[in-house]
Amino acid sequence: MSDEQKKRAIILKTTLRLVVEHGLESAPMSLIAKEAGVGMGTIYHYFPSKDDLINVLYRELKQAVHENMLRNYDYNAPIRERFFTIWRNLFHHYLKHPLDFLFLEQYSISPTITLESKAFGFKLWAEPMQLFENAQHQQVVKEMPLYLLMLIASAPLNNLVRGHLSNQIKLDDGLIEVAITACWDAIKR
Amino acid sequence: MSDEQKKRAIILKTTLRLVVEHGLESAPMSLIAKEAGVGMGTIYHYFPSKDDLINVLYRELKQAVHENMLRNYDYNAPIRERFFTIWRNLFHHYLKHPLDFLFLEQYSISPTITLESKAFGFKLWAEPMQLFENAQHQQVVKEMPLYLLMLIASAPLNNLVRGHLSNQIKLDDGLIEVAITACWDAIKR
Amino acid sequence: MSDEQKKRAIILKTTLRLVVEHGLESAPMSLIAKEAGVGMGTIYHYFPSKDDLINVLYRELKQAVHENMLRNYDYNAPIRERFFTIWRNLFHHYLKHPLDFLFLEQYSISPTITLESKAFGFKLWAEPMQLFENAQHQQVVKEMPLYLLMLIASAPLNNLVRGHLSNQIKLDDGLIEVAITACWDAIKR
Amino acid sequence: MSDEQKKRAIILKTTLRLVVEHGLESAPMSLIAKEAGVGMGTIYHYFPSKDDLINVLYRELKQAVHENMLRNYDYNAPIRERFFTIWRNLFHHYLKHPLDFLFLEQYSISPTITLESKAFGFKLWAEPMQLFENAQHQQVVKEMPLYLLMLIASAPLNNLVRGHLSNQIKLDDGLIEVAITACWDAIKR
DNA sequence: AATGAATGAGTCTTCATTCAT
DNA sequence: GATGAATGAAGACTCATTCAT
Repeated sequence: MSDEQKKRAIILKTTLRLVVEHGLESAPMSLIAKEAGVGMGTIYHYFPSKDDLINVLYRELKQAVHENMLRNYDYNAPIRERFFTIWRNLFHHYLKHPLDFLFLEQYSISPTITLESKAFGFKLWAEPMQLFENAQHQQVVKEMPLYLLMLIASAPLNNLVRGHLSNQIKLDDGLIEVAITACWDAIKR
Repeated sequence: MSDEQKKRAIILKTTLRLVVEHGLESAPMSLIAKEAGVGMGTIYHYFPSKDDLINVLYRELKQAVHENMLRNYDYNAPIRERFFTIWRNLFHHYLKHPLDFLFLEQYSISPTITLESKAFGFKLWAEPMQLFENAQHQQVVKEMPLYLLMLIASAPLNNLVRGHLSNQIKLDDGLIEVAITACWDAIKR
Repeated sequence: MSDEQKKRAIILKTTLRLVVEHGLESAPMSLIAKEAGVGMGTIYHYFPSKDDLINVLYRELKQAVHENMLRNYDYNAPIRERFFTIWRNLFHHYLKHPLDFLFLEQYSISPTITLESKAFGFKLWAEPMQLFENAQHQQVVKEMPLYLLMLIASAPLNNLVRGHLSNQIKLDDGLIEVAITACWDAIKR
Repeated sequence: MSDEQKKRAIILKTTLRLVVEHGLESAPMSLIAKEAGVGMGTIYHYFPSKDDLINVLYRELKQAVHENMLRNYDYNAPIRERFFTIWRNLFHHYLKHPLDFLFLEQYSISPTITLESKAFGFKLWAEPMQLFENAQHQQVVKEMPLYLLMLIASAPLNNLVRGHLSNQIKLDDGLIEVAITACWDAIKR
């Protein structure tokens, strides 16, 4: 990684940490610069504005989720197994990157995130949607609008990770399997 | 309702609308005052600070959810029926009060909402938790930590309402029943 | 004292306390009203404005000093004795009414106190000035402008009372005599 | 002096002038900025808050007094001469820097000035106190608590400078000597 | 390319004063 | 006469962004 890329990366990383720690409005550019060890102008060299910085961060984190969700994904495996693989990957990714999760949780709704970024983030669900479509075609899951299916099946994921990070529950591999089973039971026919 | 209560109410209502429309940081007190048709100082007569205003709003909206979730609730009805009643009430309440839902969605995580307010909001789940405890005792639902159960069963609710309000899906009474059934299937034994 | 006079008096007394405790700008009319046990409008019934209230207070406290400084004053006594009498009275008055002293100390310079009020306060020194004039005429004190004489002789008074109230020194009747002697020695021929 | 130091200095100088002219509460940061020819944010770059700005100013002015009071001070000169030297220096310093004097006069009492700053300002009197201690030891001055001695001897100084600046008297070198003599006579044995 | 001092519009908040009851 | 809710102008302070070095 070149020096420039390193600097860009450390700015994004610092932004992530500070925004999660203090909130978007309490993470001034001056603080980000100081904590990242660069001058304020340097940030503006890589990112035209704070809004842009936040949106780039959002998209990179979404991209990372995207790249991890299909780890060990076998397109020929049975539907139920493919479902479990994706969901397991998501759980693990979020638990491994709590800051990413908290940032995405909190700012997915924010007006700071542009519609374009939101649309980008939505592409995340392309493969699962495909999976659900197959599943419905094969009458493995309930008959209902595809979106409904996806929203129902994915909902517990965020809720549980949040519960884990706020210490309401303690997720381990066993409970994760229990949880995914519940997700599956919610939609399976 | 006295004049004073009316003014307090209109301030809260205006705040709700503006904060949901523009976000917390883009809803200045001056704008709230103008839109509420009062002087800025008047807001400070009823609420010591913006943070307090937001927290009071949060608690009042949570309180309204609380009061509606147990409508037609029969403590002697079968567990599954009681579950459906609460979930149905919640769906209807949120769909009827979209601003309430969006505000609670967005600011439940925010650092502006104090731990005290969050704890207050959490009392919302006392009765469902009781219900789940009974259900588990009677082996009607899966064996897992109570919190996990609750987080799983409640997750789709928020997700679906959000999907509905963002026009990804169109919830009607039929789909609501389908959704609640999915929630139930997720946890039922 | 009539009810109205009592109310007026309690407003002044409360103002004195709060202004000394918190400072002029941190003693809002609303607080004065609350602590005085009256409505805010009531204050405005007795005093047209906050500035006026402060000026009236200033003049009443000055007036009280004036009335006390000549206690036991014998116009026929020797000059030195008359000097001691006045100075002793002043010391005792200020030590007995520390709030009065602190208020006069702090706000004599303030732009809030009008020139008119300051002029009123200055009349306090009419009799001592007369005394000094006599003293000079009889060559009891040094030859210098009258004002200079007065400023020199009166200066230690405020300084010592302030030192006493801030616990730098502990004035008692003995030290007060020592102090007045010093004042006298400063100007005596 | 670097550009940055110059800016800091002009802010302090402008603050001094405006605060003395209008009073602390009538010298808004916006006015200080405008008169200093800088942006408001610039002030906050050098001073974290208005209170801090005022305290720094206080300490710098006190420091300047400190540095001037011992000009031509000969530690081996007779006590009386040393006393005259310090007092003369103080008179001249204050008359030369009337704004400094008025600021210190007015805000030494103010709650805005922190105890720390007041303590700093008090160090000003270390050398005179030493002098008085010697003087007392050599029985040159009256027997009384040291603080009392100092408060008595220093009191006319402020009073006279104030009188001069408000045109009640007109101090010249001759009257200054007369005044210092009076101060000395007040405490000499 | 990198820096960070400088900017000033935009926030929250306070408080003297008014006036309907 | 008494009240205190209502007002809004004014103040301290923040922070995204620019630009001279």
